[in-house]
Amino acid sequence: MKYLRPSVTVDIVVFTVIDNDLKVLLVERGDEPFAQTWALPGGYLNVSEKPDQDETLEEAAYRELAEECFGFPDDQHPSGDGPIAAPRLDRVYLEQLYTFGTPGRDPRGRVITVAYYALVPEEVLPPIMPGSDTIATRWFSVEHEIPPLAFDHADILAKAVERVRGKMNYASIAFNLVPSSFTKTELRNVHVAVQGKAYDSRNFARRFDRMVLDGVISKVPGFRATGGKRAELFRFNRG
Amino acid sequence: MKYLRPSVTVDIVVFTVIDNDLKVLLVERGDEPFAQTWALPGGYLNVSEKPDQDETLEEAAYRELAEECFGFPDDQHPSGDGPIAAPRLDRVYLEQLYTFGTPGRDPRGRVITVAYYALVPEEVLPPIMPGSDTIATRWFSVEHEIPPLAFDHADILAKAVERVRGKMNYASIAFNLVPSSFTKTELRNVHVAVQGKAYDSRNFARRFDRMVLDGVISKVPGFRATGGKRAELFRFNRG
DNA sequence: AGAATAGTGTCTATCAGACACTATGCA
DNA sequence: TGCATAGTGTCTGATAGACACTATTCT
Repeated sequence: MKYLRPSVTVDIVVFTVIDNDLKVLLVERGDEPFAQTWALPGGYLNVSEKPDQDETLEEAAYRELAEECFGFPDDQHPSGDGPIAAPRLDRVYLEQLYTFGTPGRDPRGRVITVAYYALVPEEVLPPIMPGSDTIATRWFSVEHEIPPLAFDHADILAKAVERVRGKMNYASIAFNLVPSSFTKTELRNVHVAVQGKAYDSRNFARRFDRMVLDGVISKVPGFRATGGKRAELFRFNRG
Repeated sequence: MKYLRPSVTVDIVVFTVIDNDLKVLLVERGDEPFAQTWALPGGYLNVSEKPDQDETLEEAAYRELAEECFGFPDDQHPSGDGPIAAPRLDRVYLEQLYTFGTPGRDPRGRVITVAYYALVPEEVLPPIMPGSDTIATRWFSVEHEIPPLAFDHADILAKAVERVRGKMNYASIAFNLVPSSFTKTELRNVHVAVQGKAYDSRNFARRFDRMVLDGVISKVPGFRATGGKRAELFRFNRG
């Protein structure tokens, strides 16, 4: 028996923290369906006749991320280091989120989408982000300014927010939303932005100090100039 | 531009606990590739020309579960209550696990599989489990007797075990591996079987009593006869 | 000097882990 | 009566939440 095949796409929920506020990257669709509607960046999975030209789901996610978020040209993939000093994808945390495939979620036919989420520090973002096949690309406050979204992208976004909020409590993912050298307050503000609620500075310092004790975080020379007392700098030790 | 479409399948990691041992359901493949090799139950997602005949990913998972685990005939879906008193799928916990799509994972071509895992109490299992298009179906001890598996099913199984182990610590999923009336020791043995390590009876009792206090568990009349002192019975309050 | 931000200590409640004996029912 | 299993209490260490003041730097 022969089976009909659905289309498979990859969508990405890209998060960053700007001005102590959790933001998500949205693109305005140029084509039907949902033309002129905001949507998550994404696109079709590349499937080739020759298996060695196929891409993995994760590679597709990185490709979409590079195109939509960093504005890479199509032939300048993160795997091959291009000649231009491009924003570094190794500063990006990428994780598969969930697969959405309800019939009818795309009016064009049966489309299964494998959703990923990414955490990107503001530090590595390009000042402007030209989309490849889209009209506009912009950061939106997750808390305050999410517009109506195409397809079932509101569900995908909700699931991604839930995942990041939960995972930040037990995994070392907050470091992907902070500069490579960061202050205690900066890291705390990431938690505040993601969870959407205050985090007592003394209680956070206790947790922070424990991570320093455990070698997860190390002090680094220098200070961050702020309006008042200078803040000490730290870095995250991968592994 | 037109895109090639991959095939989409749904695979299920079905767990149960028998004789205080975590078991997984495997089927012996009848067809190439990997004929005569053990594999996770699964099959192609039904995609129709008419959208109203399409099935969701979860429905496909339930369908495979019914066919491979309970031996339902194809036209006796859980949605429509068949005339025969069939094992109840409402006793089954089903959750999406992860989507696997590495090129080359299936030698026939590009196949994306959406993996689910299921927890089924031994109580509702049929004595024998005739597979529909497979030679043999059998429960294997996760700890002691996993044979070489087809495709990347060993990876899928490993991820499912990891998920269940982690989730059992904070979510109410152990109740899906125990009879509808259960004793304190039976529930503890489920934790022991899943985690693969001892759980002090007094420490578990403390946790158990808290759940009774919180109304998650209720005492129920009657006792379970064991070799020694009779054990009190409890039930889980959904919600 | 004043404004702004960094940095710090204690108390309490909850929870997990380690540890061993008594109570009851059945054969 | 003896065997098998159920059921129970305490101490300690780790951690989170609630709570406010002092230290430093810059203007």
